[in-house]
Amino acid sequence: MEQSQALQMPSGSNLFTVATYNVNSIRARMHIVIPWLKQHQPSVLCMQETKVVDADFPRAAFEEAGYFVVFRGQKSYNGVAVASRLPIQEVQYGFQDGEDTPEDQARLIACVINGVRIVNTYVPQGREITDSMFQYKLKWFERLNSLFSRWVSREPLLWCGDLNVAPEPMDVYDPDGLKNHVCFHEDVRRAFHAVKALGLVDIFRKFNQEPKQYTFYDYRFPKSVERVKGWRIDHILANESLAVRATGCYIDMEPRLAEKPSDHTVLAAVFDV
DNA sequence: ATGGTCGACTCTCGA
Repeated sequence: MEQSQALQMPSGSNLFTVATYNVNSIRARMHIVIPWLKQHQPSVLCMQETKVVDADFPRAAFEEAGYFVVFRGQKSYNGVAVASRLPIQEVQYGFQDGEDTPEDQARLIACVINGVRIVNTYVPQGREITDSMFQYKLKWFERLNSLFSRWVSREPLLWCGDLNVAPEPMDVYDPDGLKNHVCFHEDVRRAFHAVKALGLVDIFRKFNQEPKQYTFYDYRFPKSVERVKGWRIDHILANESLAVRATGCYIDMEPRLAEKPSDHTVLAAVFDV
């Protein structure tokens, strides 16, 4: 339904399509990513968990598919990348707040594409609520708050990525059983909502109010996709001035049907800019 | 059922 609306946009409108995908290793997912790009031709694809050092990132395959690409990764862990059909400007790795570690810089890329500031993040998962990594995660949302407070009212702004938080009870398969999970605990939800309250709109939820719309299904959970035991933890948020330009937002489950799928799938949004 | 499966890489960790 929404797909056909996108196709019925008045001629002359300029569509800007942005997708986000936690690839869980870019080298292990090229058989999915490159065909998906060639088929859908999004303006921008934000990727997380590339799990590769920069020297080994498969840049040429993106360029051969017609995309510029920027990336920052670490051996085995983390790593983010942005592919774009238009030139990528003002690239920033990490928060640039004087506190960046190599891990921070392999979890956040910000850039400007087509006049839109895009922040692609792989937010720390947090491990357990008693683990110091959970405090690191909460600190990350505070640093994101500082970063976005500089940009949210100045220019078209997008926040995309694996944010490792399910914002509302309807965004997890078992809100009661998962209340102490690091991606649903009240502390992380509050930290996320504080950033959102700066003036960011959850673009998927703007167009879709149905429950059981998930972007992540744990490999370890038996038959999780068939039984619809998932999480909505991958997100596209936009500031108000850009959100009013959104025409649709879709979870694309097709990448999960391929051989060796990621545990996440693709979330895509369309803007008439 | 306190499980389960991946990916990268040294055999164990992170998700």
